[in-house]
Amino acid sequence: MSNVRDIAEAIGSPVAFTAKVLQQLARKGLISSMKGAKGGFYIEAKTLRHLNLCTIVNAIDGNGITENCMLGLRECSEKNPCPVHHQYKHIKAGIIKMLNESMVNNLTIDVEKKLSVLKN
Amino acid sequence: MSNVRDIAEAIGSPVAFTAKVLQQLARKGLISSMKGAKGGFYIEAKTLRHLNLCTIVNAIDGNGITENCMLGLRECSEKNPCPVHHQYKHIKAGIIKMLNESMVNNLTIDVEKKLSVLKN
DNA sequence: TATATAAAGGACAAATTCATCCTATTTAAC
DNA sequence: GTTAAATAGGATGAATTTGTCCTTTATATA
Ligand code: FES
Ligand code: FES
Repeated sequence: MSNVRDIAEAIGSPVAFTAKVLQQLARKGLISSMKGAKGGFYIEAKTLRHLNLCTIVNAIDGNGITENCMLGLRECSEKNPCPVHHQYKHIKAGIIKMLNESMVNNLTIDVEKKLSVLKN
Repeated sequence: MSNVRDIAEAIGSPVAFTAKVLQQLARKGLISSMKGAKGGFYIEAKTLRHLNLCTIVNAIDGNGITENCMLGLRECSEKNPCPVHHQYKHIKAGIIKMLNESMVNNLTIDVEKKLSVLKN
C-alpha cells in the first residue's frame, strides 16, 4: 500500500497528475485504492499476476496504438492500406506482442534489483 | 509541380495546415518550392532518389522517435534503463530501420498503381 | 467521537499541438 | 507594366494534453 506522494516521488511525476492517473487505473479495476488514514493504492495479488502493459496502456490511452494508421488515415486496414501499412504492421504487431508479454510483476523484479529505474 | 490546394486535397488535410508542413520541408531542403503563377511544390529528382521517411520525420518532429524513452524518462540509455528498455529497443530499432528503408520514390509506386491510398 | 490522513472528483490553468487568416513577396502571362 | 496566382511568414485562435487546486468523502487511530 503506497500513497500518491510516495508513488509520485518514486517516478518523478507531479503529485496531482499522478493522482489522476492512479484514479483512472483504479476506476478500471487495474489497481485498488483505500481512502483514509493508512490508505493508498495497491494491486490485488490476483490482479497483479495477470496485469500486463497492454491492459494499462489501453486503460489510459485507449486502443489507439493497436488501431491507428501510422500516417493518420481515419482507418488502418489491409483493404485500403496507406503507403507504409505493410511495413508498419510488423512493427505494430511487435509493439502489441511486447505490451502483452510485459507482465508488471516481472518488470518489478529488475526495479527491485536496481537493474532498471523508474526515474532519472 | 503541385500547389498546396491540390496536395491538401490529395491527402485530405486542411489547406493552411498542409502549407505550413510543406514550408517546413522546403526550409529543410527536402522539397523545393516556387512562388508565383504556375508555382508550387516539387521534389528535385536528385533529392527524391535519396529521400526516405526517416529524413522527413526528423525534419518535422525531430529525433524523438529515435531518442526518447518509451516510459518518458528524461533519457533513454543502456546504462540506466527503464523497465521496458530492453524490450523496447528492438522495436525502436525496427522503426528506425523501417523509416530508413522506406524510400519515398518507392512508396509512390503503389500509390500510382492505386495499391495504397493517401486518404480515406 | 474527534482528529488526522488519504483518495475521489470537479473546476480550473498552463502548455503544446493543431489549424486558420491575413499580408507580403515572387513569378508567369498577357 | 498590370494582373492573377502562388508560396512565405507572422499573428492569432481552437483543441488537446498536461498539470493544479480545492472541496468532499472515507478510514484509522487515539
Ligand atoms: S493504413 Fe496506415 S498503417 Fe495501416
Ligand atoms: S530507458 Fe526507457 S526505453 Fe530506453
